[in-house]
Amino acid sequence: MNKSFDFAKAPGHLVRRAQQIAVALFMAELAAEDVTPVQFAILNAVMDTPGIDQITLAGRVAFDAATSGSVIGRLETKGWIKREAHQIDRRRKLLWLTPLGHSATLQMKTAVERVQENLLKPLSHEESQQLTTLLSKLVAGHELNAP
Amino acid sequence: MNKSFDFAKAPGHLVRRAQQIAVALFMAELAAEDVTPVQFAILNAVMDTPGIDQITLAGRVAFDAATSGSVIGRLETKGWIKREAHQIDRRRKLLWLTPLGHSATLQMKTAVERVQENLLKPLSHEESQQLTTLLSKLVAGHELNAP
DNA sequence: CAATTTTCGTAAGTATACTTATTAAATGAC
DNA sequence: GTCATTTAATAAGTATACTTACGAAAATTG
Repeated sequence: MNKSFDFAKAPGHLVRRAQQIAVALFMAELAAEDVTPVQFAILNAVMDTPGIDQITLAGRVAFDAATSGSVIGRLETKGWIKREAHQIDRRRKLLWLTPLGHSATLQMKTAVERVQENLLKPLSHEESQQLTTLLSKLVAGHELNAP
Repeated sequence: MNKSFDFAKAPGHLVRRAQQIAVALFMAELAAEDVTPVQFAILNAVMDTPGIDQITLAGRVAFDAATSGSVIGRLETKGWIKREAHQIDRRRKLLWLTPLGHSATLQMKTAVERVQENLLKPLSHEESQQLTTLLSKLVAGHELNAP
């Protein structure tokens, strides 16, 4: 036997499944808000750093400029985010939450924390901390090699 | 402080980053083969179970029928997979590797194993096993609730 | 066995996520 | 100070990944 690669036990597959589950939990918990995990990540980052530019933000939430640009476009359409050109460097677009976006993001926060808890529900408290530590170490290790 | 949700430490974010890294490593390692992680998962499953139908396969690699259908379509275009209607149940399409697909998949296997090793490289052997165990438990725990 | 329901696959639409190319604007070299 | 390079953002193209809707075929039920 063992003719084929045992995908079910491969870390790559497990990570994909875990991500899939995390997104599903998120969408279920925040169905009322009509927001995606990535959109929330951006809203959260802009709330944390008002006036952040798109490139810095893309690095913060870890995806490429093209993707973040289109996501931000959708958030702008929803009226949650405002884009303004930087006064001096006119290439840059700076981002702010609108009042609507601000209150919407605040509402989401509690639900997102609930999602994180639900995701880890199959694990004990100790196991949850272990997993978080191991994932952090894994991600950090790769970020050094390819920043 | 703590005005915004600490996304960097949230398991949901870590899982997304880990998946992102896994895909990037895969694409780099298998650039020559022109194949994606999901495409390999399907090729692997079909090699494991020749004549599998699309729905069963979708469950095996864990994504919905619509996605698997389009991925299989691309694999068919590449000449790696053959689709044939089931003799009795004509709704079903059964899948086989072509000779070309078979040899291509065999070639990929070694590279994919290398990807799994690279992904875990920031962790010790013991930590790697811990992570795999924890992810398996997490995924299995959620699969029970939503099969 | 006819009518309803279920199941398999596809199609259409939205949202990531990446690559490469392009435009516009700033920076550096000289 | 002009030219080349770099950088910010967008555009275009490919590939997941999901939802809902639909057609065709099977299974169930009365």
